[in-house]
Amino acid sequence: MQIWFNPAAGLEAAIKSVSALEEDFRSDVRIADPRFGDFQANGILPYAKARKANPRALAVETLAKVQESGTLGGIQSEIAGPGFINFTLSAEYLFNWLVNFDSSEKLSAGMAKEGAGTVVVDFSSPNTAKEMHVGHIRSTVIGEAIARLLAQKGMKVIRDNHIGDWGTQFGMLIWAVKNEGYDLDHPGADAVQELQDLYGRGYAHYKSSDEAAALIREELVKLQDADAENMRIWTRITEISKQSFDRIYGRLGIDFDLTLGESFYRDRVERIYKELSECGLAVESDGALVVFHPEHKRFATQPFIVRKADGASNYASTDLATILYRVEELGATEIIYVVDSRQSDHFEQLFLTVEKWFAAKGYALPKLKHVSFGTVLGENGKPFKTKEGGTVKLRELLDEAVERSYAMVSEKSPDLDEAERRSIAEVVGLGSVRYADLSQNRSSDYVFSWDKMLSLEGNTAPYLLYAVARIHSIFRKANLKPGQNEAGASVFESPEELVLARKLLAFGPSMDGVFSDLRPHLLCNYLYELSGAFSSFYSANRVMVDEETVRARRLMLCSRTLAVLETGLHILGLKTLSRM
RNA sequence: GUGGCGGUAGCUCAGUUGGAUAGAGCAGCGGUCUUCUAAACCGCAGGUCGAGGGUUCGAGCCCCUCCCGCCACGCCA
Repeated sequence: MQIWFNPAAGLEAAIKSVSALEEDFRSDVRIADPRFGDFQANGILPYAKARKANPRALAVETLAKVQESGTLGGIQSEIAGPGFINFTLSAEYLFNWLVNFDSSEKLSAGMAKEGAGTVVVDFSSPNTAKEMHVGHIRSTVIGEAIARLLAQKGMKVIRDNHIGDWGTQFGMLIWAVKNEGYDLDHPGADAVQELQDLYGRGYAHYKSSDEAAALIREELVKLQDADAENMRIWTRITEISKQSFDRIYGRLGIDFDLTLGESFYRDRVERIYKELSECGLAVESDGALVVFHPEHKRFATQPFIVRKADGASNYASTDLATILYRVEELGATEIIYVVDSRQSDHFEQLFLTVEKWFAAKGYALPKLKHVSFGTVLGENGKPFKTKEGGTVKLRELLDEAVERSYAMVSEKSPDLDEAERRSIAEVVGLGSVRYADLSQNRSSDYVFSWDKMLSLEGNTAPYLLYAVARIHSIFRKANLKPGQNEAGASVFESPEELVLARKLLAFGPSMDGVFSDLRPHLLCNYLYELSGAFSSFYSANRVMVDEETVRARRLMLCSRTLAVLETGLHILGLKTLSRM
């Protein structure tokens, strides 16, 4: 009996290798409706259609060859309907799969792809001198999950936080710091808020008169000319901001390999202007240097401005310089931008420009991908704000999630001591915020709801974490470690055992979709279904029964469910609990 | 105006390159704790998949037309 980690992929390969069909034939094996079996191959139908052949006959012929090849040990197969091939795994097959894949390491090995190369994941990207707010949550959470996914896939991953640490706002900020004699070496407890307020007053002054505006522009010019005092102020502002970011990243368990902000590229944009002009891509237009794409419906006339009319760079120029740096210095073969969908025009123009520019120069073109996502909305369907209409700070949002979780833990498990309830609340609260974001298709806007994300019902972090905690609890009560006392296990019998085992085997096929489109919500869907299968099993089948063979097989199911749930949740960036 | 994303149960959303009788959760109704965590489980009910055409053995998914919502479109990022 051949046991495939991913039975869908295994069956597909098995069919392909024996069929005498043309090269373009794909058997298209996927998870089937349980009514028909575990997996179904649908590929015969479109193949036969294209050739006006009889699909049913072709299916019969193909299946006969697969059966003869002897790879279907433990797998029952049959033709159904117009030419579907259905496969049903025997309980023995399911059992052997669980025996084989008995640890997170083996699951990871099973998932590993041929994924080679170096990928830079560009995510989070807050601005200095500003609080991180709810608008950063999606990029941060989705970006980290994608970074983990790619690492799982076997790629070298570089997490790069491209912070907004350069630009016109520093003129106002520096002016305000000087004007108020603000002591950057001894900032208050809420330093970033103070910087944000200073910026506000600088901005007000900038708007107040032409003389004021001129004065502020002068501070900016001095900064750009590396004036010592202004550089010192700017450097301190950056340090203070980074400390504040790091508190949040630390809490979320996110560790950037690089934090190279826009300022890092300020001396690297000249080369961009030069090369883009040389290869005829960039042209002067209304005093600015811009790139048009004549073959494109809109970008033929909608310019990509790489240098402003006043000679200053902008995010197009720094983004171009950043790509060059990542390719030349970091060896990136792929760059992924986890940025909200409102910037999709920018990235489309950026990528088009890079393709032409790199082709002209003979540079190695990396794969460029914009992983976009929608806006976080409040329950009124408008962008998420505080009751007063202000921006929701990320720090406060995380605090509230943890507080709410603490209240729930205290209500549900009052017997646990306070320290443990606090640490449980941290995991549940942060996990809930992350999971709520990840479990939704990233391309659409998402409605932020405290009640929904912290609910124990439905597709939520607490529901999944609860399943994990219950499994841990079984082992704790039995004084066993996961994986122990499985010897002599008998083959699965009860409907709940079989449903759970089948769901465990669906891990590999589910992950394929997650990898191919970088869509974490598919992993969430899978983990939710797995938790549901476990909860049903748990309710209907007592694990610690007297009969040893039954107990052993149920312990095995618990251990494997735990391994898959924890592996999956960790890929998503969630921590798990042994008690809650 | 051009383009992007969306419109699926009362609400929030899934629906894997066209597959078999469109699925969850919440809300509603009804059951289940002397037994490993009831933060759970089981059941019932709920649909002209925005509208209309088309393609074919088969369409929520592909093509065309139209309606509605959000977003982006020259010097912010």
